[in-house]
Amino acid sequence: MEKNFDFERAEREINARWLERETFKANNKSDKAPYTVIMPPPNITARLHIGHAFNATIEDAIIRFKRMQGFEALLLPGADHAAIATEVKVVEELRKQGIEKASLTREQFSVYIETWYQKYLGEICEQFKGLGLSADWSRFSFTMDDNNKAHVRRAFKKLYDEGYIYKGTRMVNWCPVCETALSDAEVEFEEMQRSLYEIKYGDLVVATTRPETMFGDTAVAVNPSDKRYAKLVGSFVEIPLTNKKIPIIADESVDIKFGTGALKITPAHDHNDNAVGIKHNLEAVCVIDQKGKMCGDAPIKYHGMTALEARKVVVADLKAAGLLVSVKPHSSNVGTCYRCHNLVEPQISSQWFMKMKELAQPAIDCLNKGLNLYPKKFEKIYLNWLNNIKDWCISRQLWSGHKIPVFECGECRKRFASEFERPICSCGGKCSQDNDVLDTWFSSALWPFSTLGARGNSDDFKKFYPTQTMATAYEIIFFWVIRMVFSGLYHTEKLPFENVVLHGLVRDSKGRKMSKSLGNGIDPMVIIKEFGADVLRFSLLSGTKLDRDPRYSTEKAILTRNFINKIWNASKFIEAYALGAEISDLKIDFAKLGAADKWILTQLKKVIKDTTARFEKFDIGVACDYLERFFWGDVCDVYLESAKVSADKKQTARILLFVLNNFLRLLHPIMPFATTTLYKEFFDIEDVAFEPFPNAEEIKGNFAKEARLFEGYIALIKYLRDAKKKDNALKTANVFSSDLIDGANIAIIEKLSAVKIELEKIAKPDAVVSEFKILLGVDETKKRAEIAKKIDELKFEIARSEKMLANPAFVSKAPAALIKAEQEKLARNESLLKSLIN
RNA sequence: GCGGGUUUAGCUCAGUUGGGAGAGCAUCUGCCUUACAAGCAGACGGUCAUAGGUUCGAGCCCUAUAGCCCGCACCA
Repeated sequence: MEKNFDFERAEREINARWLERETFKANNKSDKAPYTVIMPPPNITARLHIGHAFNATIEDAIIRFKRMQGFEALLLPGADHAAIATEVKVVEELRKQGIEKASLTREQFSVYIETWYQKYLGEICEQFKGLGLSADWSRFSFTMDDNNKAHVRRAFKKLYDEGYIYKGTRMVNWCPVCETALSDAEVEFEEMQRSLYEIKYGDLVVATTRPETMFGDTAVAVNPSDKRYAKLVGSFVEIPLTNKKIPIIADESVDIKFGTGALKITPAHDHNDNAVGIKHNLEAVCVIDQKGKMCGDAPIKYHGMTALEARKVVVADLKAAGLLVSVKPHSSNVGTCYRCHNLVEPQISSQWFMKMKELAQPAIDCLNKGLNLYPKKFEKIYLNWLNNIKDWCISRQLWSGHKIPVFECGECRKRFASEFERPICSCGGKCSQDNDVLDTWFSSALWPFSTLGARGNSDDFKKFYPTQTMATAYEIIFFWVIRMVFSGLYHTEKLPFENVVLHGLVRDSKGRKMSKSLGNGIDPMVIIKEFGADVLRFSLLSGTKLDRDPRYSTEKAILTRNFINKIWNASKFIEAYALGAEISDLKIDFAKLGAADKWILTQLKKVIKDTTARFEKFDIGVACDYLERFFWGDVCDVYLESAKVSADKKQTARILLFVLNNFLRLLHPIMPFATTTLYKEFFDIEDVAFEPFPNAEEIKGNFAKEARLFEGYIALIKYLRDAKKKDNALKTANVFSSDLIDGANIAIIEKLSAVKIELEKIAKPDAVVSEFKILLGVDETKKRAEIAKKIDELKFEIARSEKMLANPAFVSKAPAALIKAEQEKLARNESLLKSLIN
């Protein structure tokens, strides 16, 4: 073996082989039970960031684990066209080149979009491959490929024909910069400091943060029980700076205590006002256009100004006219566009909607009846959203994305949805297609089955659908997870997956989100280049539970690099050891095991059980910690050292190989490259990926007693090491309790503690460790003090045990095993105490 | 306002059905002991946020309070 693990070469060679031989191509004709994980398609707006690497690592670990458990495993990769996000990026990019979107035709713009797709599709695949994913690249899917387009049209048509999709004119969230409607989920609220203006409307004073919208006012509302204004209800006031008269109305939604208690109603530009307007049959007067500029009934002088610009001028004009009563600072949450982060402007607009109430119900009903969320804490969030669901605005006024497949016949004017790209009307007339595109999440919602091809009838669909597990960051539970659930149920009549793993967001070492503006982001590719993919994978997963946001820093990568180095060096030792003992098989003679052997096998059984349990719960981070502690602490620090003085090196060599073999298989889902390299080196099997995951049941025998005895040795070793450190002259320790120690174990204790052990029949001890009385030859005073201390400890312990056992409530209620353990402990301590006092 | 999460060693975090608090890092002290100084060994370090309650027994269960985080709603 080489001096160090050459991760660069291992990754290059192994990856090349995997890709060339399509090692992880899933077989839809296989007899094995399927296990399918469809990867969340990253937006092709940029290169992958550490969050993608985290997500992909979790999924690859899951799918490798399941593959080793004997499933026909499919990890299906893909990418999302991300209509609005990509369009924002491309517009930005074009602007840098001096090209405005408005100067292009839709066709010209599509060319730029297409170029963008091709560039990033390639990059994203390369990055994923660099992570060592055991993905099936032959099934790579892109939301804008022909297959997905066909799925989208067909799904739309079904929903349209069955009345779940309709067109309506109503108030929507409008982004004046992206110039498109947004769904409720796409609005992010930010707390902002604004001003609350109090403005005279005739005899009334209204409070508003948006004075520029007053030209769109069609009423002033007061609370019906507000005595201050009761007699004014029904009368009219003039909108300031104009002579337009609007009525004073009474509406319960007005908060008496807020502002002046009088609320101006602008049905065209505010969600609440819109609702009031509909209730009172008020006209909606538009004064802000789709670019966010003043228009319509606003006085001409303001036309063309943005709303914010107009606000300043309007306020100045009000002040000049003596109509501005006061300006108070006011903080409030305002909606912003989740893509461009500009203020959202509510607008009345004609859009396509999906009727949600009925579709949502099955998604509510299936929770914990087929659908499991990990961790469970997201169940309430999931249900809360579904129970309060509103119709989904699915149309976007963009040029990139799936065009809405609704067509209108030029002859007979019939309007219909079609699953064909260019349908012809039943009357034979030529049709024109709706100009809008779909919300990018419409196609994402179909992802678990659209990726499996052929619109639901392929062999892939039959074999791999429904899928088993979907892992994604919890932040897109509304955008995506819920929509996949109800879409899957509606379109395929099956849940698209059994398990949803909602993992956290990767943060920096201080717990902050990684962001460009903070400059605290870590590029996964930089970590791979410097430390290797195994290091990135392990360090991303380790040290955190599933339901927490993981923290990442280069320090973690360094620690993991050290761990791999440790594994490599221990392997070198084992190789040399086995060679020296002329052993290459794993045929352990279970009839001839020493205490150390039984102990390490017990530890191995435990780590197999614990690791498997964590994998099954998708809690892989904790499994990483178990594996590291087992290998570094148990195997290297203890067993490897004891092996150096083993009395039966052939047997020990077999155990070392056996432990390494199991450990490599346990670790493989997390560190594919190092484990593949070592497994090939030691066991001549090319891909540990297809070896069975270890099973604790296969290690026969119960070694609990000897294992516990060995723990006593370890305690003794620790004590001697400490004693030696305090007194460097210490060379020999006399140990009583000779019936507990045989020659082979003495060698281990001597080797590990660097203290010579003499067995004594009757020791006059000066210290007691575990069950071992020892004589280190310290002076009488110190000896008496130590023993007196130990006697006190034992008396305390005994008193405690006696008290517990004398407690009838404890004896009657505590589990039997616990009582027995307590009794044994008491007996042990009593006998030890007796021997010390005599 | 409603709901959820979280609070354990200086830091990052484990702690599986309640049965004497753990790891790694950091700090300090020894070591090049022939797999590994990217290492080995040892030590130091915790009123498990606070206050009650249930229990024979609480880090774990219940109630309240506080800090931090998140979601939803309101937001004139």
